[in-house]
Amino acid sequence: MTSKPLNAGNAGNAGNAGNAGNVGRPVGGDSERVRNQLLDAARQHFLDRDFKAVSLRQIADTAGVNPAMVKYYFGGKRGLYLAMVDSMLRQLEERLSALPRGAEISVSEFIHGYTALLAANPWWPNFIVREVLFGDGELREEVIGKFMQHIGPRLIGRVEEEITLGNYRDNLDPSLAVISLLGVTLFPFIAAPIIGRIFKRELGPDDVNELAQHNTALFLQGVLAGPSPGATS
Amino acid sequence: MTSKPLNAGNAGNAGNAGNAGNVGRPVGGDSERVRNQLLDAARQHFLDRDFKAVSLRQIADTAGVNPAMVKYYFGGKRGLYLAMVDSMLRQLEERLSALPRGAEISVSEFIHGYTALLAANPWWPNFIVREVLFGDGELREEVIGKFMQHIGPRLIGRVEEEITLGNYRDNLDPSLAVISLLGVTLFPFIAAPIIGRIFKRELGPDDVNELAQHNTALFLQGVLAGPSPGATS
DNA sequence: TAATTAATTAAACATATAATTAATTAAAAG
DNA sequence: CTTTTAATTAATTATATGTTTAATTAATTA
Repeated sequence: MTSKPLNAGNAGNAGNAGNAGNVGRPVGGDSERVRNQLLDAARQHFLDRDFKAVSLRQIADTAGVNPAMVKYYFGGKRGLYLAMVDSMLRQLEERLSALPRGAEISVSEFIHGYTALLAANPWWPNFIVREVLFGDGELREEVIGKFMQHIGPRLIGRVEEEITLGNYRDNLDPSLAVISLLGVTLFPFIAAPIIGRIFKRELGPDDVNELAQHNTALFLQGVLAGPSPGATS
Repeated sequence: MTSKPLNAGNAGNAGNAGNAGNVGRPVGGDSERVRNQLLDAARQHFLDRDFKAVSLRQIADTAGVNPAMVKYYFGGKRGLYLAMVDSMLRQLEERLSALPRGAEISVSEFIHGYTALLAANPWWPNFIVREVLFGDGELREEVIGKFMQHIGPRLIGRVEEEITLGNYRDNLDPSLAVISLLGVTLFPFIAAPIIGRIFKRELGPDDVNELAQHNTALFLQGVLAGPSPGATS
């Protein structure tokens, strides 16, 4: 510990947030509120920018608290991030378990449910794609585990069942079918930022139903004209 | 220009790359080679990590040159990145224009072509997704413009044509159909890192044909069993 | 009421990074 | 052959960031 001063003399305004100057324990102290403000701010920033692209100071600014509170409440930037991820995943799990499921629901209901869920939580595909594709590896594992262990196999089982029942072609590969199903369901939201630009189509909240209907029809009937059974028109 | 020294006295080893010590213009000077080495190294790093997550030192290390060469040849980190993006896009445009096209090719050929292209350049979907979803905005515009102005409308036109010809259902929404087509085609590669984990399926180079065939069949016929015209089995 | 603990800010610290500059050597031009 | 230009490295600069600490004030406890 030689402790030679390197950059002494700067300091000053490094993101004067919220109650600047009010040093010391605040009067109507609600520590839970500060914690949640930090979580909210973290959500806002992390959901559309990379972990490294977001600075503690930015989060603290948005939350209106001092950057040191991140250490105080979450141990550091990483801790805050993990806490945020956790709260997100728990929220999503709630929504997921509220969706209709079981053997009796139709693919249409399934697609409609997930499409509506995605439309209501547009952060989800973005976040998952970012975590899974560009994550450091640790969070990646966690996210994959928490999400896909349940959803993936359940979907595959469902498709296998339909094949056994004779409802789906028996030359259908169940896992590829599920990948396709996820593709048509997720991709519009993954690509949302550019869809409007390219396709002159916004996919706003009103179009969600139309999208779900389209996906259902495509998945079930494909695009071919002719004597396809069960036309929706 | 007060020029007060802040952190004088460190220096030392900050990524001693390649020909360390060899100061001055090298003897068999091939400046084009250095330029390309930098581009290659940039590609390697930027294609699987974020812009901010990659440091100039890392790139210079991989390239085996001094970090200052980045400034010399490309003006800075950003310049190198843009040059790399440009070379990538030009390479991809070549491959794209080499694909079969025109009025006479089938959807099957189309899907097979793009799937093979993606399989041969797995960096493409990753890169595009990252740029488009999480980019700063400037590169985003450029990428969208360069890619999608051509591909998107062309695909939509194709689908409209097929509807007019009576080959596709006339209740089909062309832009949604193209979004779906892109979804089934791109998503497996976007999700490649997790597909093996969840679906016990690797999507290696051998499975590409199978995937393309599956996508073609799904897009055309859907999954339903029964009297579907033109079964592939 | 006195002592301790909780919550908060401002400031300092350490480190990493992109950018720049100065020195240095080879090649090219005159 | 001399001068200028090109290419390269080492060192410096400036800045941004996550973390830590010290001071400060309110709440809690003894």
